[in-house]
Amino acid sequence: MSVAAAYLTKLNPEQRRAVEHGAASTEAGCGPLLVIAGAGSGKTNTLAHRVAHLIVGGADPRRIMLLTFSRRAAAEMTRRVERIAAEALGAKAGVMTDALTWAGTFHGIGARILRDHAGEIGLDPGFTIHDREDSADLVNLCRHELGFSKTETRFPTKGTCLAIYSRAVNAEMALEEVLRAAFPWCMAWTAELRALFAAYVEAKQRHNVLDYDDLLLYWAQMVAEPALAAELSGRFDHILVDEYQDTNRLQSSILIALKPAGRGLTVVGDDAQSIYAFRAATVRNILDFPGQFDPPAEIVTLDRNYRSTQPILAAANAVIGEAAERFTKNLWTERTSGEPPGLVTVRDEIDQARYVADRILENRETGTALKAQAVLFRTSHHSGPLEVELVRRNIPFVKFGGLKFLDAAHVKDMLALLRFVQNPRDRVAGFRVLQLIPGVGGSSAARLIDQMTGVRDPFGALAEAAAPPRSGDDWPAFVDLALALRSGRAGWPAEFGAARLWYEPHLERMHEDASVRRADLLQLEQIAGGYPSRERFLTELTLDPPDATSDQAGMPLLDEDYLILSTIHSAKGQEWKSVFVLNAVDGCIPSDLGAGTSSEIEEERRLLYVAMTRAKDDLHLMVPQRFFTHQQSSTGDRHVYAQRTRFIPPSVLKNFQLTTWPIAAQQANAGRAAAQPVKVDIAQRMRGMWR
DNA sequence: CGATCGCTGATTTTT
DNA sequence: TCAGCGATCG
Repeated sequence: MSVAAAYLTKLNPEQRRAVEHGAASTEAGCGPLLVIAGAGSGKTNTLAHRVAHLIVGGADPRRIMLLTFSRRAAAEMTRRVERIAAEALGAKAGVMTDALTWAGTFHGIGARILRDHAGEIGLDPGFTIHDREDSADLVNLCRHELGFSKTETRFPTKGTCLAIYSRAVNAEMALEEVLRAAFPWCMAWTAELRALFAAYVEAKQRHNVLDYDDLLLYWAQMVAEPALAAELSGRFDHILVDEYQDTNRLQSSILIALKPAGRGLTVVGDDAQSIYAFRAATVRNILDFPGQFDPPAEIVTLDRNYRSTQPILAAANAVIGEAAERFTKNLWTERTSGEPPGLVTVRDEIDQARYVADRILENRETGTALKAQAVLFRTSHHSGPLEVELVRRNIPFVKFGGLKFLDAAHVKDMLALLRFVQNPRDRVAGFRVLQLIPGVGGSSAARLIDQMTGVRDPFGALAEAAAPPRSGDDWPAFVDLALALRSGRAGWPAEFGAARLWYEPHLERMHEDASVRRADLLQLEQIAGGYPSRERFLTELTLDPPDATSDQAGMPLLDEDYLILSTIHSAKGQEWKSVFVLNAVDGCIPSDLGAGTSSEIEEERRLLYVAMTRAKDDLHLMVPQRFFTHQQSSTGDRHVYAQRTRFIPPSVLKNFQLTTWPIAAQQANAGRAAAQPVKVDIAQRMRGMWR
């Protein structure tokens, strides 16, 4: 193994232990492994080295399953594996790592496996996948049919119903238990909810659709069958899971069913960075992992941080040190120089935006590219005033998280059309598409879909169906389009163009801002060109929607320099030289919505920890003192005062450099505010006139 | 069928 | 406060 020594010597002893654990080439020689990897400890690098090491040692890359949190993470991992393997294998490496085809998210891999094995589990392989909103629509339909929408006391909304259902599935908990633990105000509706969920499941099956949860649930049910589990398990020698702290019970059940003895199983994670409990992720997965096997899994802990300076790390450690319970040790580093992170008090969100923009430009002057800087925030709309300021100053940026491209009505229309053609039983899609035709409303759409249901040739039935009255020429045009797309004759992605040409007149008719929306559709067409087929396009777009939006239509700036704006959730696993965290105040972090139970508070604390540990050299937490409020205008107050986040109590404060900005204005204002709360800030209004 | 009016209720993070 | 839903009317 002398040829491998080169890449192994770059690792520290713990990393190397994780990489070399078990006999490389065979599953049999390789017991379960848990890697506890703190923030910035080289986790991704270590996992990539382990995969590369397995391949160099003779493991078949087609028999390695690599489960990551996002497809972006999967792509990054594959890239790194390739680079490392190239050192050891030379030209052969590209061929080897191209074969690393089973890298993706749990949901993405699940979709592939279910389609491959559809026949064996009684599933129509033409199934389409509902996103969150489609699922909620279907729940709503069932809720309506059961008469729950017109109850005396208020029945939970579609979103709440779906959240309850989803949690029961993902946490593998009984309905009563879920309601008691997380939705106590819905307990009176237990029986009705059970009936609703039964109807929802039946509807999904009739429509040949799966929701996100089904991708895991069907997979789990499939491997609960010993014969199928053995078959599937036999296809993989190694299964490696990243970000294991953010997996749920259902996901761990799948893993255990695939590898009951833990042979060939590696999981990596950090309980201090668990931030997806709202999605039923549980830190118990990582804590209970070793003891599930006999002999127990080997544990390797990576606590040396290579990312941040010591002062930044000290502050982050102090913040997480206040946690009610935690399991991993403090991080340490040899990067001992550097300034303490700044805790910057500003007057309001406007000043916050100006301060951040100033610093970012300053950093760029001194050689830090915009791309090496990021602004992080708890919820998507927190960046609103900053976005205005960035546009004003011509600072390009790309925003991750929050608003989804897919949520736009016109994008959903196009996808619904393609989904309807792919799967005529998809009633939610069909209903939406048919109503795009002028003269077709809910009742005509329902009648047409009924006529397509339960027949051998649904699109034949559509062609035969009587044209809806008042639909005119639009009806035959639609039928022609549907039949043409269904035939697949034009091929992919040409048929996307045909669909778009059909849709454009309707777009013009329905929307004032048709030209902006048309640009979106052209962008979508570009994206469509990147997939080999309609089915793959629909599946992958639903499971991993493009999550970035920028100040300009599309993302034309890939070669240029741009600033990163991101929710903290979307920033997971990333790092920047300079990081700004907006709104480090109570009500934002922790969010006042999520501030109910103590476990929710603890998750918000970890969220701040995750945000802080993204920074390499430079970290600023922003504390705006006032927030303008749109509410209660009748009472006369135009703003509310905010307090520094409770996660930085006085004892933690010494780890920060405290400043106020701008200095003079701040002092003047502080005196005034103390004397008498400001009712209307005239100066603010004056400035506002010029913005 | 489709537009309009009025009410209600929710409001974050994401695969 | 505001958006989305449902009911009603033309």
